[in-house]
Amino acid sequence: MNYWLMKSEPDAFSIDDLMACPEQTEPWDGIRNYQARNMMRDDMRVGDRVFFYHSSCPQPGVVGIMQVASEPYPDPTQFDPDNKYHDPKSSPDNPRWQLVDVKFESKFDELVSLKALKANPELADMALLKRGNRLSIMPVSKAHWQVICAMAGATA
DNA sequence: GCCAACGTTGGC
DNA sequence: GCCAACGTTGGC
Repeated sequence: MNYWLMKSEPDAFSIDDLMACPEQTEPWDGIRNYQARNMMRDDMRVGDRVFFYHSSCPQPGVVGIMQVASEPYPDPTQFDPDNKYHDPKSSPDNPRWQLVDVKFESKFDELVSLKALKANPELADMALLKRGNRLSIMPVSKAHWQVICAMAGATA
């Protein structure tokens, strides 16, 4: 089992939106970065656990936990000309972008803020905190996973 | 709104 | 294959 972190701007899609979804499951669409795609396509397994991270907002940080809920499959938004994630260079015969579904697991009582993450020496080498990191999906080590769960007062 | 960092594009 | 220009991300 692997651990991950996935970012979303809460204005677009927040953990509360995920909780409100039917079955609390949602396709994680709109990823248009090859590294992030490759991780969803090649490395994620159903049941993997994922930190939900709110980015580009007043309080960036980890807000809860979800799980990978499907095998990878083509992101349908890439084929829809009216969708903001439409990719004219992709086609159903040769899809460029893949996604997985995610499923809500838990929401932290209080978010673990980016500031708190940066202040914890045990997380110093975490990819999320590396200078200039812009990846929206990244792996999390088991050790870091447990540290962050402890910071949230949640069971790892 | 600013700016640093970084990915992508496209001409050559 | 190089590299300048451009667009996007994301914290502040």
